[in-house]
Amino acid sequence: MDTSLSPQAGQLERPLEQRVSYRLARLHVKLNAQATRILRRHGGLTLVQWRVLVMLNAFTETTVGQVARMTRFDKALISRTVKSLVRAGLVKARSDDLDQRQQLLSMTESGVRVFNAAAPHMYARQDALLDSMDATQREVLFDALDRLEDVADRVDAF
Amino acid sequence: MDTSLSPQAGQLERPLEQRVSYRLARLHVKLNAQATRILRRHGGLTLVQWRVLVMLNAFTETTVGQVARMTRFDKALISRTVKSLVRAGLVKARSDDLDQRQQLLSMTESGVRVFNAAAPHMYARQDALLDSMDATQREVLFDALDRLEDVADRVDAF
DNA sequence: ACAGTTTAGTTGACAGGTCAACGAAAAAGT
DNA sequence: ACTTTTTCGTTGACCTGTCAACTAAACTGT
Repeated sequence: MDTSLSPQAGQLERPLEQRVSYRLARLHVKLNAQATRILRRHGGLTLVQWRVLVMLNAFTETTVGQVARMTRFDKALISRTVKSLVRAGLVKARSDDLDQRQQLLSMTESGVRVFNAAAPHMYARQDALLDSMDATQREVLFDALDRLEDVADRVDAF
Repeated sequence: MDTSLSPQAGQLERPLEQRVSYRLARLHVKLNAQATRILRRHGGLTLVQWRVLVMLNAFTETTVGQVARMTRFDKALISRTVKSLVRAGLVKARSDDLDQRQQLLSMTESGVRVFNAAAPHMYARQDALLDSMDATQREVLFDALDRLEDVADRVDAF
C-alpha cells in the first residue's frame, strides 16, 4: 500500500504534526477505536457502556446524574446507555426511598461477569499506555494535560 | 454550585484522573467545543469545514481523497463537507483532465475571506495552547503523543 | 401550606461521524 | 485488446453524542 502523499505534501505535513489540538484529536480517535475493538472482542460492550460499568464497579450504588457528572458525559447519553444496560440484564435499578426522582443503579451478577471478562484487557491496555513512558514523562504529560484543559476552559479569550 | 460527589467518590476520583485515555477524551471534547465556539463566532464555519479549508489553504489544488488521508478523517465526511463548502460558495471544484474520477478543489475568493477572518483567532488559540508549556514540556508532550499513538496502533495485543 | 426554584431523569430532534456498498474511471495483468 | 483489480468519490443506513424541552419530584423562602 502506498501511503505517500503528493510532492507538495511535505509543506504542511510537519506543521500539522505540531498542532496540539489536531494531534490530540487523532490520538483520541485511535484510542477510542482500539478500546472499541477490545470491548467488542471481549464481551461486546460499547465504550460508553464500559465507562458506566467502571463507575458502577467503583460505586456500589450510583445514579444516572452522578455517573454523568463523574464521566463528564451528557446525562442524556448516560440515561440511554443505562437503559440499554438494564435491557441487556447487566444493570439493575432500584428506586430510592429518600428521593423518588432518582434510581440507584448497580450491576447484576451477569453485569459483573461481563465486566470482569473485559476488565483485564482494558486494564492491560491502560498499563501498556502508561508503560510507554517513564515516570517523569508521565508526570509532564499529565501536567501538560492539566494546563491544556485550563486554556481550553478560557474560551472567551479568542 | 456544589461540585462535590458522594463520600465514597474519592475512591475513584484520583485513579480516573490518571487514566490516559479518559483524560485525553475529556481534553479532546473541551478543545473541540472551544474551537467550535470560536469558529461560530468568527464566520460560522464548522470544525470539519475549517480543517478542510486549512488543507486547501496549504495546497492550492487538492482532492477529496488527499484531504481525507491527510486529516485522517473519513472520506465520506470530507465528501459531504466539501459539498457543503461548495454550496456555500467557499470552495470551487474543477475537473481534472488527467483523472476524470477526481476533482481539484480550491478556495473561492469568498472562501479565502472567511478563512482569513477565522484564522487569526484559531492560530491565537493554538499559540495559547503551546504557550501554556515551556519548550521541554512541549517536547515531552509530543514525544508522549507519538508513543501513545504507537501503542494505540498495536491493537492485536489485547 | 404553598408559590417559586432547583434538580433528576427522559425524550425528540438533530449534528457529527463511521461503515459498507456502489458506479465510474484508471491501472495492472494477461 | 480485454479482463481483473484498484482507486476515487458519492450515497444510504446507521450509531454516537449534544442540545433543548419537558415532567416529576424535592427544596427554599415566606
